[in-house]
Amino acid sequence: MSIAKTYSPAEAEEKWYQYWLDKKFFRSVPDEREPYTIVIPPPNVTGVLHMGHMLNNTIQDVLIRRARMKGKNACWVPGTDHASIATEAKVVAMLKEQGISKKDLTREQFLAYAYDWKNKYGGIILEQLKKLGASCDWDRTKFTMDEDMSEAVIDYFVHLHKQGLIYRGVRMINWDPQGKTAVSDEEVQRKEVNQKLYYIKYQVASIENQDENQSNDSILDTKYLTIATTRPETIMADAAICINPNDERYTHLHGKTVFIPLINREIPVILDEYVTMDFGTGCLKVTPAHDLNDYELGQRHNLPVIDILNDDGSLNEKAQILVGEDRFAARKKIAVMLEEAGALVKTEDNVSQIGVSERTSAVIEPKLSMQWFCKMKELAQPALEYVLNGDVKLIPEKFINTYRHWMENVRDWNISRQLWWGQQIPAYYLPTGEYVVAKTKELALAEAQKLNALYTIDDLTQDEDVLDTWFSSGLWPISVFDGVRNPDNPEINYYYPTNDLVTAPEILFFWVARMIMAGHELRQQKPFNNVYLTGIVRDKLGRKMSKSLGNSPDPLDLMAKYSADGVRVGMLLCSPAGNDLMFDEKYCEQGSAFGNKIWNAFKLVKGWEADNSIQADNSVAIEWFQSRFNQALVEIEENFSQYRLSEALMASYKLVWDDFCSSYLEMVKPPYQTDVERQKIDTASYNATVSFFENILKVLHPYMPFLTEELWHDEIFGKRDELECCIVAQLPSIGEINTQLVGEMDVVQQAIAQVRNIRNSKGLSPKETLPLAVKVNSAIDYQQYSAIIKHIANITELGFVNEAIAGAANFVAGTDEFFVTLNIEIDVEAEKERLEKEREYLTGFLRSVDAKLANERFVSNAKPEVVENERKKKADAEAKLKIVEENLKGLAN
RNA sequence: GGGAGCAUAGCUCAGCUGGUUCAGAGCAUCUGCCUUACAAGCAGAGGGUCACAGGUUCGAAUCCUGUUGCUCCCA
Repeated sequence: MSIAKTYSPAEAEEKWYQYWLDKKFFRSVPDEREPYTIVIPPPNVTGVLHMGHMLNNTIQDVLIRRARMKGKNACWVPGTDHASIATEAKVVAMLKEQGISKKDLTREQFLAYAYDWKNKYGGIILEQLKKLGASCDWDRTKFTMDEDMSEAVIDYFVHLHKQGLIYRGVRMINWDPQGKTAVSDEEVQRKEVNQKLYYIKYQVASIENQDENQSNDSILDTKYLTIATTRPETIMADAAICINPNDERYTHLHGKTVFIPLINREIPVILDEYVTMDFGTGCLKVTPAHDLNDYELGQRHNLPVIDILNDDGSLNEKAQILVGEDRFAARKKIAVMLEEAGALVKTEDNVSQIGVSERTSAVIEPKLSMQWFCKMKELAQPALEYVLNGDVKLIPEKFINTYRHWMENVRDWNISRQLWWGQQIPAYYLPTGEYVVAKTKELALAEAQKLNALYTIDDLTQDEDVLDTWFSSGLWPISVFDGVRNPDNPEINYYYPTNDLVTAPEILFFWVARMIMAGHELRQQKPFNNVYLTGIVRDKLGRKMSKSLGNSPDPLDLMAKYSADGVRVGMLLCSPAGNDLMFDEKYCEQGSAFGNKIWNAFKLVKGWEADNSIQADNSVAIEWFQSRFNQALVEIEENFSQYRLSEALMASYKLVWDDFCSSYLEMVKPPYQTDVERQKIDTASYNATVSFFENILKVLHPYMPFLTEELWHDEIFGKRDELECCIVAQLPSIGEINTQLVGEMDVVQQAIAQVRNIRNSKGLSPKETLPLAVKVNSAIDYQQYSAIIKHIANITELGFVNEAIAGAANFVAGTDEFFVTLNIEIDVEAEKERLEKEREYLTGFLRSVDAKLANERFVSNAKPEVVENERKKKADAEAKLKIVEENLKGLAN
């Protein structure tokens, strides 16, 4: 079997993914092995793969593949969430296109359309993940609205309600007029916007006969008071004007009433220290229905709540004017009307913060509404403990503070959504207005009959609302193993708590915190040991990748261009743990170049044929690489234990490219032989090389699963059983490291580089052989390395001398002196200059070391090994200096 | 306004409890090479006052204080 000149990733990816699926390598069932579990952060069922997913899932796949190769029972559970607001909006839009209005449908009809939609378009993202190579156990794929998953959600609701942790009440909530639903505090994003501040004057009712000449726009006009507001369209909902009792400008207003312009409704002037005297005019319009602070103010002063807005954000008849107009259109129109009425004093530019719905981007409307809430204090307390005491580790640790702050200041969670797509709240209302909470209508009836035995099922009306999607995803690590409905089943007992969760920091509160709460509440157990928080994928200008900016490459295009392996490597190369990553396609290019390098290295080895008759001793090279390999394994292991995936990858990259390809293969590579189909090499070298290659494939597999699997099955590794795949191979264990050899080889490689450098600077071809002599000052036995040096540096002979060779080009490696006799004249002046520079550096270096050693406080305070090190540095520098000076002397003659 | 974090080579980042190899890696750049695995490559080289200013220390990229600039979270 020969190997193609270039690798065809698309073909291999298709082939091996299917093979892994067919052989059930991703499948996990509980057994006697130690489990290693990851639950996927379920992407939105309507979603398509973006760069954030690529990063996130590459990391998960690397972790899960590594665990599999370490003999763990690796289980990665995939799935999607139902994203109630986003999905419902999509379905509503689709229906609209078909001329169907949601309000003409029953709940059941709507859900039928929604499920059709989901079955047709939902879960595309999971198919896309397969292209990336994600080794999820697809048999376990879950959707948060699956029947069993929904049942778990209802169970959890009933449980929390029973515990008194869920209650119903009227609160000021965040209303999304576009999604026509409430959203939680966490789903409101603050944004700074430039708005106008409108100064509007209200006529004071009981002060009359003012001097007409008095300036109209003075805020101290006693006939009027002037308020400043960014929301003039809400004046019709005003319940009072509030001033600070200490504000001396307005003492004349105490106890007065004023008229709202345009509608002339009379409202009182109230006093409260809440009002900031130096913002605006110091007069605050109080609109309890449309502002949280105003609502609280209104509560203190027993003000009426006048809600002038419809659910879609348009004005209702209570507004009296502009009825039916959208709030923003109304704002523009009312400004004109106020102006015409002479009530608009002025407008000013003003930067203020507004809340925007994370789901629909609509400006959030504070709205007073009856909703279901989850008490957070009780749930947050233990959930905070898990993180503070290190039971659940956040990586990087800096997020602990953020987490703590949120958990300590959390407010009750509004869990009702005025939607149909989701789990309907299991609360049933009775004709009396009372309600019962139960898992099913039948159970609810039983509850109801405890209140009044005469109730029938027709007396029960279920709450219309559904639960927040996060309420169901909070159960994810438990419910995917059916641990809510069956808390003692073998699966949950085996897989839970899961090991690692990989997710974005922005989701820390929405999701991570709620999973910890649910885990504690239902199982008194954490849901996972470690939470690895990835950064945000940004473009190279540092902008967050987003659809609207159009700065995000399509992941599928990237994979088509650079191969899935290339993109995986590219993602990891630029992803420092926990920091944002500045993505650049260049990294994927580097990833695919790496794949190419491996392919070509393989081609080289593939072209060899073991031959017993060949005499070659590569034992030094072999032992050296074995040691380097083990060193790299140690490094990789350390990096992984700290979730430094990027560095673990780089260590592997350098091991393969620099140590294996550039050094080892060049050392053992047989000289080119003509007239043979395959290059003959001694059996020992061949076997060692093949075995190294196999180990390298294992090490690389988690990052580059496809390429490694493809090569793994080549015949040079012998016949493979059909289940003997790289994906389930066991990672090599760390063996012995000959540090002396590695250290010496380092000096040898320096010497080789110097010889090449001499060739380069003298314009000599690498093909031209050169003689090299060494004056050994160290303990290195160069005889041992002479074959390697000769081979790689293209040296005719390695000689040993006791004296410097006059007129030869020279250099120092370690503390040993090397001489290359050239047939060309060397530039004495340039050489002198180089040596002078070297001498200068060494003298300076020596001076600083001497100064240190001469300092008594250093010698007495520093650790002995540090002092010893300084002495060694001194000795080394002195030795080098001596060589340089001798060379200089030689040149002078 | 409150809190957190960051600032090291042109770019992206390492640099752990101060002390060898403390100023590093990858990419990019420059020079020379189509050298029988690889030009998606090979061989070499250059490049940084570790944001700024103080302090602690025998010794600071590393610890402390302040300044500046950026990012994120919360209100």
